Amino acid sequence: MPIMTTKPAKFEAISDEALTLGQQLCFAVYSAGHAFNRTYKPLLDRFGLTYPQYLVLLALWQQDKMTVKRIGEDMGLDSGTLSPLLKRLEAAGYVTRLRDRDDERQVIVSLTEKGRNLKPEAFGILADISKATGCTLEEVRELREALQRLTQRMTNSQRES
Amino acid sequence: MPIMTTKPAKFEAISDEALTLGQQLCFAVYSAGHAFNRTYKPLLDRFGLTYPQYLVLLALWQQDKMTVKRIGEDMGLDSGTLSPLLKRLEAAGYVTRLRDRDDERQVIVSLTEKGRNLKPEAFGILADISKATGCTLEEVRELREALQRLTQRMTNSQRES
DNA sequence: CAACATTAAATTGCACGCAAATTAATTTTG
DNA sequence: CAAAATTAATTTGCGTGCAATTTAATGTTG
Repeated sequence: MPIMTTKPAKFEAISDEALTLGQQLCFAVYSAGHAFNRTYKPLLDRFGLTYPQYLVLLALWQQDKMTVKRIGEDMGLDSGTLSPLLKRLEAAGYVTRLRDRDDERQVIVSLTEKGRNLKPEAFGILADISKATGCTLEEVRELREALQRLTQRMTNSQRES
Repeated sequence: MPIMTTKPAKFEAISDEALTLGQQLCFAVYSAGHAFNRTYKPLLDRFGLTYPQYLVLLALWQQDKMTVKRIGEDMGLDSGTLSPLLKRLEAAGYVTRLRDRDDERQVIVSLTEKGRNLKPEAFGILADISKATGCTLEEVRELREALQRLTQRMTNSQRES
């Protein structure tokens, strides 16, 4: 008879418990991400924007005229994701994409008048989201910082291997 | 001259600050989700599994022989996402999909021997992920519960509107 | 019991997200 | 300075995720 079958039942139970969806931090993050997406969708639909497109605009409102690479660094996305997304943002009239005259490899993404004019609306969206999350400013800050630390540690351990 | 231009500069600054990517809880969740995906990928590649496929297996290890609808409720996904994903899990030999004899509308998803045999490996994956997150069990519990509350509140406010 | 409504999956169309390959421009270096 | 290496962006292919439609089976109701 194998030794493993003699281990206490409690150990079995704890191990199994650790493998449930409800116990997984990754699944909690996964679900919260979908919940944000679903909450943003109706708020962004009237602007013809998707949630990731809105995040790109947030980045551009903070710092206009960035290269695709720089936006990718800020958002943790590669050009394979950003190139088509930015084309759609351009087609929708929110940004322009122009090759850098000094380095034709780079594309400079700039807000249009329409893109800049959207920024004031974003405060209203932010208010709606805040209401939906039901978090205090302090709760938001703590949770956000904990997630940023988590992301940082995972990204670091990724780079190490 | 419009009244708005007379508001103190500090108010401008605070408002603008609130709209940066780094201040957004939604972006912290978005980034953490991507970080988890990137951390899981190399661990799951050798099993030919994607991260969402692995989450479905987690659900099935917890409760075998579920309908597509039930899996969707557990994971917050609809059949449009699950149907093709489950077909790929079946093609990979981890699950079977069989129509319920008592209600032919339903499809019962069951683990195969191969699917069940993968469960012990999952403890190793879990250990690798835990190491990458660098969180104590207590930190994981707190962060997970905070995210679950957040998701619950957003889902509720979604249903209300 | 037959028309109607409801339900469960599957399908279709579109937008990410990422890996890998490609293209074009710039930099390095022999 | 010309060949090689590097870099930035695009493109391609695949797997989600979701809305909307379709199909088939079950329930409901007049």
